[in-house]
Amino acid sequence: MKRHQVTIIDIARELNLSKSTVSRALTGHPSVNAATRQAVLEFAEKMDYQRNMLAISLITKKTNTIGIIVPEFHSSYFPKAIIGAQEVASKAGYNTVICQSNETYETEVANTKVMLANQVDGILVSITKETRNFDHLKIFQRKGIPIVFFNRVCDEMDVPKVIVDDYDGAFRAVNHLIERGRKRIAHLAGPSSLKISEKRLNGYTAALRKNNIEFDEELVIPYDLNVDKVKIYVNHLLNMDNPPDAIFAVNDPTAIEAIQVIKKRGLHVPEDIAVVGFSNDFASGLIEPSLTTVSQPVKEIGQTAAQLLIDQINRDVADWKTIIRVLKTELIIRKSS
Amino acid sequence: MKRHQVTIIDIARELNLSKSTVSRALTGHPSVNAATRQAVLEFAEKMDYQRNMLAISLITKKTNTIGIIVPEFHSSYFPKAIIGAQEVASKAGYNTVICQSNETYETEVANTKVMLANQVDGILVSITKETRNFDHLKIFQRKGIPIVFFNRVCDEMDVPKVIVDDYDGAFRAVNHLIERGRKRIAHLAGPSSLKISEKRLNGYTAALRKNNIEFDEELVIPYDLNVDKVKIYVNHLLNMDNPPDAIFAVNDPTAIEAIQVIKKRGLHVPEDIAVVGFSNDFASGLIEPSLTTVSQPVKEIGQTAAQLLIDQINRDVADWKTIIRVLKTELIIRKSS
DNA sequence: CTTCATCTTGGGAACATTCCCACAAAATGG
DNA sequence: CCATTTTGTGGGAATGTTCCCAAGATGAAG
Repeated sequence: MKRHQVTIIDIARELNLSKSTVSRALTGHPSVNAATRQAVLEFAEKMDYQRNMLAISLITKKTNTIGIIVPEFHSSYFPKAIIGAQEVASKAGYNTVICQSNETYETEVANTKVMLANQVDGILVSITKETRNFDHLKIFQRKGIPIVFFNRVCDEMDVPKVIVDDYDGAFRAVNHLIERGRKRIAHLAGPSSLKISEKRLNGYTAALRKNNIEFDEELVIPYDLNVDKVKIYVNHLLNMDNPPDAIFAVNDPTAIEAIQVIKKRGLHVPEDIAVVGFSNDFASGLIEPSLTTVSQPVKEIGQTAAQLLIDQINRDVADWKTIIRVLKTELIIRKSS
Repeated sequence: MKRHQVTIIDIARELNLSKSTVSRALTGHPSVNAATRQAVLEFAEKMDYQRNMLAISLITKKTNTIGIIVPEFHSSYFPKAIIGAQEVASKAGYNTVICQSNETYETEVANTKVMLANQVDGILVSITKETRNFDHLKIFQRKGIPIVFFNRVCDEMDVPKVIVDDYDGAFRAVNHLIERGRKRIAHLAGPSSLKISEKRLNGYTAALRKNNIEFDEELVIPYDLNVDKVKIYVNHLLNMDNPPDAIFAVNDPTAIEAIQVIKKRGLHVPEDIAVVGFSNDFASGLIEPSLTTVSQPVKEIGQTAAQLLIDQINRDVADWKTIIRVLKTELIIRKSS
């Protein structure tokens, strides 16, 4: 186990060249003799030479690395988005460093410090449900490091954002329930700190209004997205004097958990109570009854965000401050409604 | 948007100190005056100073980064394992760089080059189903960079490995089917290149042997884990003159797909044909009928692997060459059998 | 034969930091 | 009050690479 790593200086010494020439040969600079280049490349290959990106990045002030900060890894949403982002990034020659904030503000702040210390060229962020102060992200702006938000965005910062039309998706989902004859539709909503919760809630109320159904505050339960609590809320709804005949859940894990609870109580979905989710997670097609949900182009969201970030890094976009990409959702009607 | 990043030299100039002193203050070296340290820390904070890990790593020859190479991100297995690994790594002060090999040998090789160029302190690897040559991984050994394999391991390399007892898990799964009265048990197996496929197959045959059931080659179908093909295989099995009364699938996605195909043909699980999977993916508890499967402690696998790697980096373990951690599986009996 | 352009190579600064060595001032001890 | 230790600080090499400037060699043009 020898520790010393092969450097261009080793190669230079061995081949009686200067490190400059070796460097040029390795990077494909035109002004180096063909024979010399050949010799260098062969010798480098033979010695398992690997360029030291640390030194290169230190000089060029470019790491060819983008950071991705997401709140969690448990639902299929973020892994899928990351797949899309990585696809675009690696095609453009960028590596990715991924951090989970575990839905806590403090970890998110720590994550940003890591990104800064590692000199990433840009970051993709989806904030936690706790994040209300954005100073840790504004540092990037001040330092001129591009940011792109996706999914969970920050309105007070002028940077590109990639989202789906949550309002429209929710509206169509609730409208669909009403068309199916439902009159008392409950909404298991997300935390009010998140823009997406707010927009889905707005879509919900708008659909009610359009159909002249009175809004009942009691039927809306915002919660912190910790699925363990869904059981309590669903039971609470079912125990009401005038229980709902449908539930619109803020996301699929919530909807799936709700169905489980309803089934456990011996009630039937959708006969007794219909359920609609949001996101079209993998499991929603498998559960019995299969879940009606609003699908979003998750991978495409990741791809779009990464592309926007890379364009910004390469200064290929002019008015990036105002860019907001809103992708379309699609209502997928299955058996739960 | 100012480009110049704040360095210790800037701080030194401003405070009339040398960069050495500033460096010491920032790193918490004891031999620096309390007042001086205070001044430096305050000024650094005020200026959004962030230490440049590139420069530090270049000098210390330590990046505090570990690389993780996994074949895919689609099943819940690898994301879960990564969660475990990241948990341990970040607790030990390590960052993680994650690469997907997309199940192709070439991408895997490219991934290792990235890891080398970025000077990771160690790597966690689960190989692709294509990988038969291991030269790209042996480079790490030669350079003295620790490796730990998990899940999909390479037998010809003397490095720590973390696996589950696939043989035993498969044995118990098949034994369970036999106890339930099944006599013709098919096996949708994984590619023979993977050790885990082989071991699960061995467990399958051993269970048959123990119960004096004759092994029928026709009932074993090894395939490349591309779930789209499951439909063909299951239909093939069901169309046989003497069709099987049970299927043991090499993993859960395969089993779930098999159940869908069987249901689509109007047959019933488990009455007509029982199905057992392997891994206890999230979806296996939701599908109708719920899937009997062999659960593995996935997160723990990631944790164990990361811990082993970090111990190796810190030279805390002596005989690491021979370490093979075999974690236990558990048979989870549900409705599909 | 001189002049100038072209091709190829070498030398050295720069990047941000750590860490060893040196050294001055202050504190301690007899 | 002098010798010795402790405390705090500065200087500079080193890390591996790129990139600019200079310069020698070669060849072509006049």
